[in-house]
Amino acid sequence: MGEQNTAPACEFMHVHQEIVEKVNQAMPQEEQLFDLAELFKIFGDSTRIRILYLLFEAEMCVCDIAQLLGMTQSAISHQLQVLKKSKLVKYRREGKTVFYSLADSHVRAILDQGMEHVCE
Amino acid sequence: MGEQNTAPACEFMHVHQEIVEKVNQAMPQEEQLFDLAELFKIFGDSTRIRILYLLFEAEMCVCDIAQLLGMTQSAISHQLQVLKKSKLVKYRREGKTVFYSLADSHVRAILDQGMEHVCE
DNA sequence: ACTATATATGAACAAATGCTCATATGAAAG
DNA sequence: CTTTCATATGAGCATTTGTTCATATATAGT
Repeated sequence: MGEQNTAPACEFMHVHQEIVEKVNQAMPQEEQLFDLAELFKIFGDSTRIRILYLLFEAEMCVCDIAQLLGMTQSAISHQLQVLKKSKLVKYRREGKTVFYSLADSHVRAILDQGMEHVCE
Repeated sequence: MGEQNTAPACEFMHVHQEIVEKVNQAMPQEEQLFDLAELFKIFGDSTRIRILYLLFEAEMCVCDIAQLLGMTQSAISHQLQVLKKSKLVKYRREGKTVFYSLADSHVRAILDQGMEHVCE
């Protein structure tokens, strides 16, 4: 759509028109691509990944997570907000304590897929 | 191990010792967690994701990718180096042209898993 | 009301990131 | 050997990111 395409093309496209059409059909919507990148960005930090691995085992309060990971309460709380915003964790208040737990069944599957690549 | 754990712990751990042991057992090695985060960082950018979706359909040269995505040759080349370093794409030289293609069968599975979450 | 405890949050800052621009490299053709 | 075309790459820059520090909010106990 946009006319700001300033890509300095080579003489001719190497890919055939047929491929171009297949690509245009297979390429997801702009918004989906953006959301997908946002999702993977969340997983692209080892602190957040470690939090998720903790929550695989049990729901936990902010303080326990901080202690188990050897990080400050503030750092963990900030990251939990990030995870909350992206709907990967949910929370439950009990008095002064807030317990966090996994909100999405895909989390495990996504991390496992990534691990398969890392461990090969 | 490290003694720089300055986490201001709450009065007592809420999680039971049993859970702590399960966590210590289930938590992957430090290095694996780092590599996993590095991997997801790669997927955490919509330009790279779009490149990968293109390569699902066919191998392509840098210029074709730039043109199809409406971006500069330089930007695409930089991102291809990133993808190459993390072993997600491979390349094949043919004269002046360099054709890139997917190097890893997990790429599709990882993106599909993410899409499942995004599209729910 | 006052205090203590658990968590949340805003500002600040260093580090990482993605693009642009200019230029270098590599290969084919003249 | 010089030119041309496709690609690679380094420097620079604006933006984003993850943490720290200080402080605010929320809840329970006295």
